[in-house]
Amino acid sequence: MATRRRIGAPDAKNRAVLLDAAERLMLEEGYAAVSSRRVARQAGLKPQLVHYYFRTMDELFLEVFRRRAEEGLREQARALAGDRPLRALWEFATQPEATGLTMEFAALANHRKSVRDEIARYAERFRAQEIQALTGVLERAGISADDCPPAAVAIFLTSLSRVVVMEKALGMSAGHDEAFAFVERRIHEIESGRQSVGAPSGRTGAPPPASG
Amino acid sequence: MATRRRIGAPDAKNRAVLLDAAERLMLEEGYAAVSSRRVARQAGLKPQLVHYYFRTMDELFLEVFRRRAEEGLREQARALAGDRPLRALWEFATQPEATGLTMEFAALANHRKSVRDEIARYAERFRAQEIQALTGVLERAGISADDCPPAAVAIFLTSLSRVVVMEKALGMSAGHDEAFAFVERRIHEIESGRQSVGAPSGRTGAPPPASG
DNA sequence: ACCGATGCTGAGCATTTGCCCAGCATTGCT
DNA sequence: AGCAATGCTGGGCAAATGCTCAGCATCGGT
Repeated sequence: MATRRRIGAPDAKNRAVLLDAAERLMLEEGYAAVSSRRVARQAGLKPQLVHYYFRTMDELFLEVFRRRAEEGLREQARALAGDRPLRALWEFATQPEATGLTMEFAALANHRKSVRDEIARYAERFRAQEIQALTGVLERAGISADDCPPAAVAIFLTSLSRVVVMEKALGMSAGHDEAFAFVERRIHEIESGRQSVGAPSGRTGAPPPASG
Repeated sequence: MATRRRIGAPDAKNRAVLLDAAERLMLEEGYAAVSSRRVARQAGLKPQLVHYYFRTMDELFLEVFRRRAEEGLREQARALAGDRPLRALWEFATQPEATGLTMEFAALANHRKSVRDEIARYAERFRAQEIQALTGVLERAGISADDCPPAAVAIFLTSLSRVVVMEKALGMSAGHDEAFAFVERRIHEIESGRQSVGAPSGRTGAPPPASG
């Protein structure tokens, strides 16, 4: 019962073309620009094809999201498995395209329950991966999880990159370089063996930490 | 010339009612829910009134934004003028309602140029205020601007709060408490006189800082 | 008593949207 | 040769949208 309508096969070529078109539209003009007609035009196909491959627009959005998310999870896992997980994670998080899309979906989630749930599910998987890797990294660097919980670090990294991407889209740039430099210095310190979470190496005239 | 259409006075009561309605809609259902009909229904007024007070929907959005932004600038200035500017700034930044609205506008900005420009202008004013205050705070705390630029701190604070608000809206919570605790500890350290940017006060069994 | 400004509204138009249906071609299987 | 599955499309409908216009009511000032 449910719906009798015939739906196209998941591996059909034009289905992927439509997904690509939707994704590009979303990035360049925001999710509100993603209508069946606009997507079709962008893809160079007829509008009905959208409904042939996707029961509803919600399903289109979900499919665009899932494709990226699955790929992202794999990519992140690969990054975290390397020998400089922190830096790799940072580079992964600062990809402007992926981050831009994520922000767009987050906004979409505000009024599409199905999208909200799916995003939340994947976001938790991403975060779990990060936390697991960060736990090891910080431990190895001798940083106590009490003082500096891996979960907090994960959130810092992703939030910084997200907001900077957002601000760049607005045409802003003030402070971006400074913030990035700060983070990158800290990453370098941690991964090159020098312990210290946020404390600058040179303390501006203050005596060096009484070590030993 | 331009437009002959008669527009209602800026101080008319129902104009404010419409702005309130639009704002509430935006927060609760996302900007896509803000149409002239929906706003009117939410306000308990007729749809044409929206067009009577606002030439275009863009203008409605801009007006909603400006109202909040102006009020926000004043509020932030007040907060930064107190004797615990850092903490006050943090509390200001973590107001969920205001932050939620900001995120929504940021998404809107993606396909409404007029909104984008206005947001950018105000965002820069906010940031300038923050940087100015933070410069003093960090200086007084003996933290070098080279190691830890005020602009970077400003971005950290706002980005964290923004993303946490966003995630909360998705129903997520993992790591939020840890991240907040981390920030709040650092704020406390700085404003209670104990210098140190990111280094945990208790270094995991290390002796307290040699004061004196 | 008059007039202009102001608040408001009924009616409507052109456009866009999501989605559906019936049906045509082609392809691959038997 | 026959048949089912699959890709695709012309045509369409009901709903929502932004925005306009002409006009009615009220009210403060003169």
